[in-house]
Amino acid sequence: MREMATWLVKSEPSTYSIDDFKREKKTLWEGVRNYQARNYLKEMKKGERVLFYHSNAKEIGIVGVGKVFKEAVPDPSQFDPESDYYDEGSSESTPRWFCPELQFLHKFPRVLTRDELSAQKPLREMVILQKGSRLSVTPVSEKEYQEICALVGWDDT
DNA sequence: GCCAACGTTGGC
DNA sequence: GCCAACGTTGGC
Repeated sequence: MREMATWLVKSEPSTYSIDDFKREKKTLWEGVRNYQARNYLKEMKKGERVLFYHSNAKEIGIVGVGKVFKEAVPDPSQFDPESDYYDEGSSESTPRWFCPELQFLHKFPRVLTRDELSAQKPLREMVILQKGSRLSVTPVSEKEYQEICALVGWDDT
């Protein structure tokens, strides 16, 4: 068994924000329609940490943290013709898209902005910070996670 | 609003 | 299987 992983999920706050997450406590991470991101979603294990990132926002950056509450199941929105995420090429017998359920843990007291993150040497390799990175789900290394916790004063115990 | 980067589609 | 065209993402 591999070690506990840490992940980062990206969301536009106009679609789903950290405040929505905080209010709902738990959320099914539906609507990811990219194969690499899908594979990461399927790798997520219960209890693993998930950093929450706001993209396309006034303040772009990491805004909080949650954890994997339930491992990935077939994404129900792919079967719903009314949904924006409907995929007519998928079927219940051979689902194409999967989503875990995430649980809210903590909203950071401030946004760890992209500029601030980019200025940190230990975060130089962070996937989300790479130019042109569009993946909405990415792995975060232990070193990166520790650095982020230290930056924002989040005591992960 | 612009546009570079990227993923997907579809003709061949 | 290649690759041009197209649509989308997301930082600026």
